Amino acid sequence: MAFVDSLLQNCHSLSHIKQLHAHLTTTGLFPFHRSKLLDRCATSPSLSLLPYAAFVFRHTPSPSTNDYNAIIRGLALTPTPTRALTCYLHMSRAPTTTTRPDALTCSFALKACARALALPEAAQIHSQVTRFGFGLDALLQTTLLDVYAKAGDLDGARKVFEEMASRRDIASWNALIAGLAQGSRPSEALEMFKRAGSEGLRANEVTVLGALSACSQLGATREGEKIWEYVRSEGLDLNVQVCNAAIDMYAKCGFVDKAYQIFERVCRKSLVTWNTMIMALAMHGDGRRAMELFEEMGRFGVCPDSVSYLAALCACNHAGLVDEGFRLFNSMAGRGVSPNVKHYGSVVDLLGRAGWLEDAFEIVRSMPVVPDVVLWQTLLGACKTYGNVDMAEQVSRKLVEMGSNSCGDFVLLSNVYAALERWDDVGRVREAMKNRDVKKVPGFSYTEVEGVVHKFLNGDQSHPSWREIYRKLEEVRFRIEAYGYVPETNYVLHDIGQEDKENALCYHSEKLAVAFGLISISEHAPIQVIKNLRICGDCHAVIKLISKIYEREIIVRDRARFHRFKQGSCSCRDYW
DNA sequence: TTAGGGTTAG
Repeated sequence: MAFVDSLLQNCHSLSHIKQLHAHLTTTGLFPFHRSKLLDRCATSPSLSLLPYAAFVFRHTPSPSTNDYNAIIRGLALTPTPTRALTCYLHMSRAPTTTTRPDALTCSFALKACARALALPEAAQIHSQVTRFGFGLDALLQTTLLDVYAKAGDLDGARKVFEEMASRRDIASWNALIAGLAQGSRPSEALEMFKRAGSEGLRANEVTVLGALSACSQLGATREGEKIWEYVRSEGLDLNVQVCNAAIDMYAKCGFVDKAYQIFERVCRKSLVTWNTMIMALAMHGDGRRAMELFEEMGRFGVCPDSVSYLAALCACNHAGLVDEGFRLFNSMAGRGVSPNVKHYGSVVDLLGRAGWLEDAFEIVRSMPVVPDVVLWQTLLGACKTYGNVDMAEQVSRKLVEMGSNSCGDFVLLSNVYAALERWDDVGRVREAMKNRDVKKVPGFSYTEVEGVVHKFLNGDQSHPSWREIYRKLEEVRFRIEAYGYVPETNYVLHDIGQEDKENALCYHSEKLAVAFGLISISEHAPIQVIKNLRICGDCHAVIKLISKIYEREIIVRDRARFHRFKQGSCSCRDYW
């Protein structure tokens, strides 16, 4: 038996497998080893042996549970994981004494659901799991939790987790923490991480990965640092993935130098290590160093992938390295990486921002990939910056055709008209907004004060100190007006104010967060803010003035990059 | 014989 197992492990090609299969058949041993052979083929690294497994399976008169398991497991790994579910369905519909789903079958089928994001199917298997009596299987429950989280039902995941009660172990916690972090509920992820600690669980590398990722998203510097200290004390920094997450965390919390220190110390840098660091430099506007690193990775024998190119393009974008970025983009295909919609989006942004609108549009027209909504929105943004009405109208029509119904698109078009004082057209756009049910992505900002993350929405009055915050903003306004500040009303629709007070310029979430920082963070410490959208022009102008008048360093991370305001100017040099 | 949790992205 052991001999056959070791032979199987050493089969790396179809001819090896066929030889072994023939040998087992002639010696009459095949029925005893069939499932193992199927499993080996079905889960072969490149999946090149899966068709052979499927062929053998089809010619098996009455396949056993283990035979099914091997096939379902293999199919779940393919680009079309729903085929695993078809197979599972076939099996569970006609159960016999030798062929009935066991806990492993369910586990593999659930994996397929996770990869296919098939929530209803997962729920169905969940009820079968209970019916089959596997409700107490901790491994299977963790798989279930994980599927719910990955397929987008985080409440379902939490429910499974709570029901597991005493059977939870570190993997169950990890699945939930990672699920929450990846599902854009980073505060909850951090809460669970802390709860795990208070319940005496010892975090391992997977736990800290999820927690670090949550800190990155929240800009939770203090919590992130605590986790990094823990990582070092436990020797978890030998794990490259943990280091990558820490690099990302420090960079996204504003400490790019600290991120670089960790990067330098990672002995076996992976592709992701390089990509994360290049993206970190890009976010901080250090295009030169990002490009140097991009060149350097090649010399270290690491071949740039599509994410590396995206990071490098992004770096050129934020640093205004237009020629360099365009050259890089044009060199991609020749180096074996074909640009995807994100690369096109990035280069359109690069050209558009620099004012090369026609060239940007030409790229969109001729690109072999279907442009998505984000790409058109990027172009519309450039039209607004350079006041190109004709192109803005064309692009807006495109967006409407694509079913985009976002408030931002209408506002941009309206601003193009407003800049040219075409008030009739402004009114027309506003009318169109009223007639449609336009969707607004709510803007919010985070700021961490003494280890506590505070969240503000636009026009928010739910914070315990909101009255003080608003008073502070009034004071700010008074002081900056003395410096000649005039609100950039260009960024809002003119008299939408009546019905839409909360969106008024002066109470944008980043302003609230900065004002809160002014009243609650000691005088010489910098104020750090994280915003989910791009910072608006008015906020940018106001925060520059605050940094001068109040002699404060203010660091704002917006959706795309960092803005470091100091003595009246910003690290982005007003190019963003 | 084979199970569960994992970092980067306009």
